[in-house]
Amino acid sequence: MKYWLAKTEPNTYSWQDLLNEPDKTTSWEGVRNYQVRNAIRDEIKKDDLVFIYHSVVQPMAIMGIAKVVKEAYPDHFAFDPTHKYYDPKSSPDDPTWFMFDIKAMQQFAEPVTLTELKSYAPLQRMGLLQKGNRLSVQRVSPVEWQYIMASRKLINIK
DNA sequence: GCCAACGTTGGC
DNA sequence: GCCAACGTTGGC
Repeated sequence: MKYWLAKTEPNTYSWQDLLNEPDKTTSWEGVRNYQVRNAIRDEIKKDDLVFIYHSVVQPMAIMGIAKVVKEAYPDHFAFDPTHKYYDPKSSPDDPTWFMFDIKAMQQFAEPVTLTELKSYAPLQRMGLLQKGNRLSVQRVSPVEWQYIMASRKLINIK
C-alpha cells in the first residue's frame, strides 16, 4: 500500500465538500499534468491512503485522510467541449487523462498546518515542502505518513 | 496583489 | 530541437 497527498483549493472543492458527498466519496478529476497523470494511471491502487490538503487559502493544512476506492479510469470531463476540463487531445478511444475515486475515512482533530509541517525536522524532504513543487497529487513516504499521523488525534468519520 | 517556479505552446 | 512567450500554481 502506498501513501499520497492530494492538494485542493477549498474555494473550489473542500474537505467539507467531500464529507457532504453521498457515502463521503468523490471522483478526483481534472488533473492535467503528465507527471501526476502517470502516477494516477500507473501507481495509485485501491486502498492506498491519501492526505487531503487545502492549498492557497489560510489555513493551508492537511485536513484528513481518504482512501482510494476506485483506481484510474478515463477522465470523461476531457471529452466534453462545454466543460472547463475539456481537452481535445483526449478521446474515449485513447484517453490522455485519468481520474480516480476516494472516500473520506478520518479527520484530524485540528488541521495539520503547512507552518507546522515545516517545523518538523523529519519532514524536511517531504514533497509538499520543496520549493516550486506543484504536483497536485504526490507520494508521501511511510515515515512521513506515520509522523504526521502521530501528531494529532484522529476522528473516525461515520 | 505579487511573483517565483514550472509546464506548455508554437514559431523558427 | 530550441527557446521565448505565455499560462498556471501556490506561497507570501
